[in-house]
Amino acid sequence: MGRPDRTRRALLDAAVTVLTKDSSASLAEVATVAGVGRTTLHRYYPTREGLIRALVEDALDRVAEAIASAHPEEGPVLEALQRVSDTVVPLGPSLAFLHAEPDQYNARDLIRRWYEALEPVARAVERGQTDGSIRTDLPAKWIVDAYSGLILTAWDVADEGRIWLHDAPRLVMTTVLRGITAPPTHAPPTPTTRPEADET
Amino acid sequence: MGRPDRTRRALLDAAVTVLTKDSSASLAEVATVAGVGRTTLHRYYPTREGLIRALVEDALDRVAEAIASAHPEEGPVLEALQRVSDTVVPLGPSLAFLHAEPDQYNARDLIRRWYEALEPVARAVERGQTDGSIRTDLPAKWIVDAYSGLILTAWDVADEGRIWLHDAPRLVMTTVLRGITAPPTHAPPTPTTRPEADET
DNA sequence: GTAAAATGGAGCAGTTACGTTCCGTTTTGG
DNA sequence: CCAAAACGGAACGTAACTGCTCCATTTTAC
Repeated sequence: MGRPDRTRRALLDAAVTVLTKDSSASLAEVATVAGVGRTTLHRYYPTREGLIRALVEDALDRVAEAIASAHPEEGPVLEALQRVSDTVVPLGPSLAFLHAEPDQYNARDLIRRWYEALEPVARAVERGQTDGSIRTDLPAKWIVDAYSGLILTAWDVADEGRIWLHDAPRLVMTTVLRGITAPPTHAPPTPTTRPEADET
Repeated sequence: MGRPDRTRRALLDAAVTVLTKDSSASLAEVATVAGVGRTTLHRYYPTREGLIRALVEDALDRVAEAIASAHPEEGPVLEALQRVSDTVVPLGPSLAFLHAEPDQYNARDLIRRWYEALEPVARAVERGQTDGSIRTDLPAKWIVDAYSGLILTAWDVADEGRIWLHDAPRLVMTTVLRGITAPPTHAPPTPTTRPEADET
């Protein structure tokens, strides 16, 4: 990797950081954060729109690659989803950028490609609904949306310092797998809502 | 209410619509969408920052009012949370705006007030953890974040047309209450063979 | 109906960022 | 070590937006 590659990498990293915080930040600020002259930035990405597009490409690549590396098509579905959480949560900034930017440029196309990247997760969920490990009274699409949304929320909350990033994947998985309802104490196999102790 | 009130209302509504879609949209566009001259906009909100502040106030008021009207402090906690979903989901645009804007102006203060508005929900969750209806191995704060995040996600997904807004509260509640794991032993909702759902 | 209030259009100065060019300096690669 | 590549600073024109003023017109309230 020559210098050009490192410069390009620095620019993309700085851009995702800066533009996620303030999507209307100036390119001068991006260049400064990247430790690079504004001239150089323009040499790599002549227009602002070009930079944004490159950023979207890069973020989508990262997400797709992280998901692939978790091999969501292998093993028990619930464990597969756990692996996906572990690898995707750290991508927080790129995720946040993808989520925040949709309406700036060619929204439709971006949304489509986002769901393409999530396609392996969707297949895992459908597999889970087929083999009985995932409930079937929720649409698979919704499950994927809720799951990916929760991952983003978790990173966001960690970024605000309300939880530790280290705990995020576990919290996500507990929440998404079992929900927030307290488990039944023991024997009774009734999965319905348990009777509440009346108050006041 | 006289004309000024309706003009102010139209401006706030247009602003939340336009600025949620593109947070760097021009004030001219906001005025146009509001069906109002740019001069009038400036008469009501002399500076862009003033408009944003008013928008934040308005959105926070709406959220707080919606939560209050659901009376989260009354009755069984899980039902209370259901009521909150029902009233808060339709606030989508205001929610999205609050969620997207945090880093533009006085972020700290905005985040603080956001959680103030959610305080009644936090108390309901804590009440649920006390009376045994909500699991205690998840921090109450995280539950509130996950719950509110899921509401926002649901509105977002509905806005993209992937689910019906009408279904959103139910999907949110099923997901957040019970998670996506299939219930252990019960009447099969689908005629497929179902192996034992492994626990933990 | 009339006076006050509200509105909207036109125009203008100030600011900011973008995109570009030119050129001297630093770094890389052979 | 030297040529080529990469970089950074300065400067400039352009475009867009903001905030503001003036003034004619419409709407409201009494």
